[in-house]
This record gives sequence, structure tokens and C-alpha cells, in this order.
Amino acid sequence: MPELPEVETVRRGLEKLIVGKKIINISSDWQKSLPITDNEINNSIKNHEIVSIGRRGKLLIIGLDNSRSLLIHLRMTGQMVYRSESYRFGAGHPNDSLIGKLPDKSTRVIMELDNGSRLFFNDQRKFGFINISENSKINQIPFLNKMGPEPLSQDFTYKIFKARMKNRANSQIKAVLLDQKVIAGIGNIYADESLWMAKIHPLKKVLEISEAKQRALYESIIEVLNTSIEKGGSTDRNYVDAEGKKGSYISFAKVFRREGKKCYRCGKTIIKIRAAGRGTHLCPNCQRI
DNA sequence: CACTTGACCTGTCCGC
DNA sequence: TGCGGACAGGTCAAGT
Repeated sequence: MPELPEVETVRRGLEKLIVGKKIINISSDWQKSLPITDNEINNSIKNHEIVSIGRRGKLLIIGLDNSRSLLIHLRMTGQMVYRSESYRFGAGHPNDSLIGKLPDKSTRVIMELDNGSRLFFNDQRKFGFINISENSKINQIPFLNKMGPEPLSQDFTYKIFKARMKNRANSQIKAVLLDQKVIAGIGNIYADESLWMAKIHPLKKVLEISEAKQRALYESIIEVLNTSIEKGGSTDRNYVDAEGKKGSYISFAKVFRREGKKCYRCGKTIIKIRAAGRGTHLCPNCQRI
């Protein structure tokens, strides 16, 4: 589910809530959600303090005081929800939350902190995970070391974007945007939104996209991601932030999940097709093949 | 090399 | 009300 803006929203929430706290325990009833040995949990996680919360693409990185990091990928339906000690004694959950009492049936991992609070990793579809790495080895993880640039960093210039597009000249643009090796953090929602904003058909081959439109796409990606972070991300189904609250970007979306409705720009009907194996939304008038 | 399909899982929605 | 199939925001491996 969560793409860069959602993961960034969770990161900011966790940064406020759990940095400086010590992990007392971490446990799971689904091995694949926490593929870490008991030995490692006892030696490298328990009684260690959380010193930082980072993000790379869609991956959350919780830094510990022993040069290790917990790597968390939410995949399609993951949530990281913090609950203070008061929740154990009946405190209500936020009104704009999708979830009630925790743990619930999608809870895969529970982390207990030293102030009595708990962090719940909920993941309906069990695709996500919490793993551990030595910081010095993080860049050796294939998924991370091949990952493309962060689209919201200063280093992500138009020149870099253009060069990376050129490497994938024969591919369909939507597939390229979804490829984490090209640019980190874009998923199905923001690929569709960026392409609509830049007026590019998702099935267009990169080499068929004009210089002006490539420039527009570069700018659209940055604008769309920044706008979504401002709105706290998109809650289409499962996504909630670190406090369990929904994001509001989906109600600002221009094409995503708007099939059958009118294009805000030209009034024609938004359609849904398949591109790169994914449901893909576009305006057939603004975005011509 | 580029693209598709299947796998990993659970839940929801739609049509019969 | 029940049942089967399609589909869901991600990624990887294998096949064409």
C-alpha cells in the first residue's frame, strides 16, 4: 500500500513518538513478519534504545544504539501504530482512525517500549516485514543498494532524472515509474497522478516522450509527492499513520480511483486500463498514446 | 532486454 | 445467503 508519502508520514510520526525509548520486547506469531532469530532479538534488540527513524524509498529504518537498524517494509497493507500506556486502560482511539483496539486480528508484531507504550505492526496480507541489519551492511542489501535516487532530495535534479529515463528508453513509462531501481518510492497512486499532471499516457514508451513532457513529468513527481505528504498521505483502504489516523490525499487525487468521473482539466471521462500489470487510471483526452 | 505471470496472503466486492 | 472470481497501494523469481 504505502508509497513514499505514506512511509514518510509514518516516519515523522514515529520520530516524535519513539526516539529515545528503549525496546523491552518484540514478538510475533507469524515468522515471516519478523524473520529474526530469538538469539538476535535477545542480543541486539531487547534493552536497546531507538536513536533515529529514517526512510529510504518505501523502507522505514529504525536506528538502534548498537549500530543496528530495524528495516520495516509495509508492502501492501502494513501499518505501524503507536499506542501509549493509557490505551491499555481504556483510552479511546482517534475518531479518524480505521482501527480500534489493538492488538487485533491483523497484528503481526508487537514491540513494547520502556514507558509502557507499544508499537503494533499490523499487516492484513502478511507481505510486509520487520528485519534487522548491521548499519555497515545496509548498503549491501540488494534491494537497497540498487534503489534509485530519492525524488525529494536536492540531488534529484532534472539532469539525473533524464539520464535515468534514457536508460529505459524502450519501456513503458508507467513500468519505469514503478521500478524502484529507477526512482525510489513511487507506487501505483503517484505514478498515475504524476502522469496525469504531465499529460502523458501511461503506455507511452520513454523514447516517444518529448523533452518538454519529460520535464513536466519530473516536476509533477516532486509536486505530487510533496502535496501528498502535506495531506498526510493517501488512505484508500488500509493506510494509517503512526497514531492510527487516515491520510487525506485520496480526496485530492486527480485520476486515481476516479474511473467513470470527469477529468478536472477537460471534463472527459476518466478510464481505467491495465499497464505494467496494474490498474491504471487516466484521462483519454489529456493523455494521448 | 522488456514484459507478463505467478507467488506471497487476506479481505472485499460484484455477479449469479 | 452462498459461492466463485477478480481485484487490491509491493516486490521478486521465473518464463516468454
